[in-house]
Amino acid sequence: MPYFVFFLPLLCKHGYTLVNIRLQKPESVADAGVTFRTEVKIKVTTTDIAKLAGVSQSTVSRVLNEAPIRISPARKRKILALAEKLNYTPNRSARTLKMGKHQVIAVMAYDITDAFAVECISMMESYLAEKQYRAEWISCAYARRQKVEPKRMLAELAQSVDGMIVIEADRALKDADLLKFWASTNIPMVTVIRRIPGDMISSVTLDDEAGTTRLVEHLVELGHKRIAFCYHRYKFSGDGLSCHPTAARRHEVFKRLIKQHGLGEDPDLQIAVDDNPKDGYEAGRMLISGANLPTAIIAFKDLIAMGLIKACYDHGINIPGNMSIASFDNIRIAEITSPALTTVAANYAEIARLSIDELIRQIENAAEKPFKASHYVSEPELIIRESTMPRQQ
Amino acid sequence: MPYFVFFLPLLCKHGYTLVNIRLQKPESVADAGVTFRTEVKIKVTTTDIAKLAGVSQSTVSRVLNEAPIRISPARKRKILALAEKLNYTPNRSARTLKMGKHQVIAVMAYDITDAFAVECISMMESYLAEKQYRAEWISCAYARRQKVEPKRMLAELAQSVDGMIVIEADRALKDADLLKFWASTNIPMVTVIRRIPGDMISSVTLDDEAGTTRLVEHLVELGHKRIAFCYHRYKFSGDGLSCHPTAARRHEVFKRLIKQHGLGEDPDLQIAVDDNPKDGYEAGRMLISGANLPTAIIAFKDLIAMGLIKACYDHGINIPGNMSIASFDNIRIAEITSPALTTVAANYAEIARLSIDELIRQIENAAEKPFKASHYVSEPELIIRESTMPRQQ
DNA sequence: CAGGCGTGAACATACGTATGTTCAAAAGTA
DNA sequence: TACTTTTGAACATACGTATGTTCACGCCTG
Repeated sequence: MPYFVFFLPLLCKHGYTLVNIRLQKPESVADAGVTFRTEVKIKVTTTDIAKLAGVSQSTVSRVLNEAPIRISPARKRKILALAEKLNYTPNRSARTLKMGKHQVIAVMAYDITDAFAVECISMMESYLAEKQYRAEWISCAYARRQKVEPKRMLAELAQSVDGMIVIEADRALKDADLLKFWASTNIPMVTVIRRIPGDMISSVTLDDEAGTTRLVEHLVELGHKRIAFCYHRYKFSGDGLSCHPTAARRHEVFKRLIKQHGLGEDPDLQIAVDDNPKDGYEAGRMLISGANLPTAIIAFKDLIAMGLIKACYDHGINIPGNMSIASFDNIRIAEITSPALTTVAANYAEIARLSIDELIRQIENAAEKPFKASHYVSEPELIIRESTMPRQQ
Repeated sequence: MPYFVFFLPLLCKHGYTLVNIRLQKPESVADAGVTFRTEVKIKVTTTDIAKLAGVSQSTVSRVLNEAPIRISPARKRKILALAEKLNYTPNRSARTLKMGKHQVIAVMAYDITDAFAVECISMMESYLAEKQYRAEWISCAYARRQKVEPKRMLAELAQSVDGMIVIEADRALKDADLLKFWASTNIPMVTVIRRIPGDMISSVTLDDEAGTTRLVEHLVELGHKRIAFCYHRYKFSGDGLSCHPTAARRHEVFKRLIKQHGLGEDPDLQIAVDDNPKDGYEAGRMLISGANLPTAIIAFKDLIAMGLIKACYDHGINIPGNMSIASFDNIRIAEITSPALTTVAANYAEIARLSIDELIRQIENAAEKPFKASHYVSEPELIIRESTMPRQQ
């Protein structure tokens, strides 16, 4: 049970002294109040192992890395047993310094606690572990709030990761030119959701055209004629309003389809909202109190749809009876809202797989020239749940 | 605009050659298809700066670290200007290796994409940035799935972070003894939500006694007599079922209070559920279809409450008219469910502040002996929204 | 038995940084 | 002028790892 006894010979040999250690007799072990924090340091190095095994540090390193050099089996066994017993783990900094490779990637998002980002992160995390990489999750919003210059932030990142995945790139950094600059320094990079103009940066995007089309056609097939659209805007302090590019794209497709289907385009049914939980609710209230009540609403994201549902609920409008609501994303709670959301599901697993595979390809073929960006498009899937139904007469 | 020209003199001097660079005349810059990824490496070192400035590396290092050694103002200016121009950033690995300090902490949770963990992370992220630390967010669930031994995982962590915060510690690692062992190696550590028996590890916990009491008393004051309780269980493969300790604690308090208030304890109204979105829904269906319909339900966490709401919604039970529902956590969507949730809010900002302050204290007073664990308790706040109301006759 | 060869392991070095030590030149003092 | 003190900066080293180079030893072969 007290594993640390394994370390004692080594540590004493290195001049450590033990202070403040109390042991108890077996019968009183159950006493929960016992304190036995020691002053032991447990960072075992290859040099430690070498000394204990009576060999040189390089031999230990070669054994542990299975270098293609013959080592006598006896020593090999001895060294491996020692490493196992001492619970040796290589010092990451030293290895990184020597190898010039971190085995870490940065995943940058505007806010890593945003529901969409969380779904991406959830999938990326497990896939990265499979690929023997670790991740550093970074919110740009906080960096900005801390007054860290994006350029400086990227420079620091370049020193501590092998590459980066940028979710909602432009929103994250505001300045696409900055990303281009960094791409030109050959730091492996993949943008997710957004594709930077030009062909310098690989991307994984959603097929917004297809997703929006499926959603609109679903509602049209259900007989809806007055369909509202809640999209997303965001602003940077002092920079005025900018439209969220993904929202803008979906909005464009929406307007085109509405026209194609011969449904009159009504500007009152198209509302831009900010990005906090309450905003969908406000938008819902505006739509409900308007002169021209829609029979269906498409929200740019599930969280906004939740706000819309709440607004309808509060005003006694039954969903889906009197109002159909649908949205994009399929975050994990979309199936337990009341009613469950009809939504265009992003394929998070695919997004994670594509972006990480592409990034690792760039990292491992760093010598490849000229660089060739790859662009992947993930097909969304319309998941019909309970929040949409045929228009009631 | 092409910032990288700044690097050219340095890089050429170091033997880099430029390949594959195309420049265009100003009038055609708008052409989006231009590729100009270069083969330039931008990792500027103190040695690079030293060579350019014609001084030694140590001088550069001293200037940049404002070492208490006099350097002639002219050189100082020159070096600082150069560092600024080349966008110098220290190599983290080298610095870490030399200093033995990472300026990074690990935040470990069972699943970092769980809503509760996300709220903690959200607050911790900004607070850590303020304190000049970076974070490594780690899900144990994935590590376990990857068949990484917890002991090994902790050993690796010890090599790459200065300390760790463990959210829902026991669930995260299954083995509290392991945490004790690591504490005995003097790796700074703070557990959040759960306190490990004994006095070896500092903790930040919620006052479950107070939170549960406020919730039950709120419902009792509203006239409810049949109050159900949905708590949480979890299992590890092969290890059988273990009750979630926080859930167990709240459950105990609940049972005691029910008795104190003279309400008969009905085992049918106490249901253990698993931890996925659908489980609250199933629990709700069971309660509704039972012989003894409750008039109020307390859920162990908001996500389960959402499932309960959905079950009621599907069965035509009006909330809060015919059924009051309340829970714990106050995750960010609790205010936009329909109806908005009455919930015992954890003070995430306080949890983040307390745990990080304590951890940094440990890190920076590493020499302090004997070690003294500190325990903080954060007071939850009952937030009354729309999901609870007086019992209807 | 001498020379060559294969084997196993030590020795040496580099990565980029921070910092203790040394040292030369300038400035001050007797 | 000869000595000491101050100043400014170079020199040297260490952190832990990975890996190229050297080297000693034992074995085989002619």
